[in-house]
Amino acid sequence: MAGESVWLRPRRQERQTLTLDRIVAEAVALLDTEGEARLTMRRLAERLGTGSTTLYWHVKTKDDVLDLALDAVFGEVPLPDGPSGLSEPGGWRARVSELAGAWRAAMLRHPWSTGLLDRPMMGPNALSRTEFLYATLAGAGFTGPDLAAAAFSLSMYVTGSATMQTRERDATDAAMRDHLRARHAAYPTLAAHGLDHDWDETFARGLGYLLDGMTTRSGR
Amino acid sequence: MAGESVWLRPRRQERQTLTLDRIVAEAVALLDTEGEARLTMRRLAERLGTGSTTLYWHVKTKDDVLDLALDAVFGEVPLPDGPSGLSEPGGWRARVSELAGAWRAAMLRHPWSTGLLDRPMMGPNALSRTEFLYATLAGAGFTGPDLAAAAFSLSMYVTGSATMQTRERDATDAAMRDHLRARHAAYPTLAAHGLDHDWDETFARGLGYLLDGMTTRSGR
DNA sequence: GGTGTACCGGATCGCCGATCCGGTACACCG
DNA sequence: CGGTGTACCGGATCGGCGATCCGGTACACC
Repeated sequence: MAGESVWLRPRRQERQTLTLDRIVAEAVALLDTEGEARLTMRRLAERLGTGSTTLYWHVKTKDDVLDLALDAVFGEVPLPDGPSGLSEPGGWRARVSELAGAWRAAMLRHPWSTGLLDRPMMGPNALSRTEFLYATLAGAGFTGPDLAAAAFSLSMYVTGSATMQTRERDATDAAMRDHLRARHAAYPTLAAHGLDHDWDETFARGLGYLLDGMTTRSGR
Repeated sequence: MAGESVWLRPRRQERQTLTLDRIVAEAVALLDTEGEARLTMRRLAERLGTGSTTLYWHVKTKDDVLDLALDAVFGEVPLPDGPSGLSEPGGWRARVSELAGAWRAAMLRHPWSTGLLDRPMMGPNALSRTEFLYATLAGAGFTGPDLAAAAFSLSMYVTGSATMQTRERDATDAAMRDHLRARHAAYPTLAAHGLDHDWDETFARGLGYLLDGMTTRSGR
């Protein structure tokens, strides 16, 4: 675009230093619009108006960028009020459900996040959500092995659910349905019942199973 | 580029020494010993005593290799006996537990598999295990939304659990524990209770929660 | 005016996935 | 037995990648 005049162009931000936060934010935006495969250090640098090598001043490897981007997603998950209060009995269930729902929603907003789940979730945002979960469940009466099992079950459920839903959306639905229907002899039950269901409802119902089972053991 | 996956394409005739099965088996071995990052078409070809370009006769892209390798892992999961029989009430619970345990074990034997979970699990081995799950749950009395929720909950639980355990093992335990303990002020409950637990027991206990909650709804 | 330090980027290295295109072995037909 | 098609193989190559080397530049502070 040579014809563009200076006056119509936003003035180039002088002295706008490249910060880690800007890099991460742009990485998230790039992942959102183009997906994980298209995230390269060169492309990311280009979007930031800089050279690719410059990024390595702020970051050691590309994996750092991915780790930070993943934790940024977790940062979008609001923490419910009253984390560990013993307010009314059963209040823990509402708070846990709220966290699980918000957590799932954040991951679905950034589908690439499910592909990054194999790697330690040790960022501050991930840890503080996990801490909230532990604290809430501990306040509900879970202790020892029950506490660990309850917390992990919920995490597994949320992340596993987001992964499955994302995956299904990626598979071009039509092709998959045709494929399944064409093999309904080999997979009769699956072909008959596995295709049409509402993800939101399935998630909520399964979460209900899990929480029901946990309630029996919690005592409160 | 996206549309069709390996499963939808007719399998190419193979008669010579290099077969698709050999490629997949070698890919699994390579992934087991060196991890996903080290799986390269060149390296894989070298292990097979051939040139890298030859692989592309049997396979369209590298993703095909990964899809096939993942399905090979699922093929290691034995199907419990009597998939859909209505034998004794509650028998479905034992069969579902058995499948879940074997499924988890297979994924833990091949830790790289958890990193491939974001992609359609449409291979024959994955589908037949899912079919078994659906059939068993349908035989237990689940229908409609309850069937979908029960089946998905269990899948999410198994895959999510394998992912979390694998991830934790990758993170050099010592570093992670130090990191958490150093921040016990920010994450008190997590630092106090989140470190020491037996994965097998945590898995079994959480699965118990889920199955308990499901039992209430199943009627049998 | 000098100097240290925080930041930037052109050039380059080794490796990757993928493709082009010319080969080779062998079944099958005349 | 000789020809021919088809299934299979791989050297050379292309564009792109993550990462590093090392020489620059702007600015705070003395």
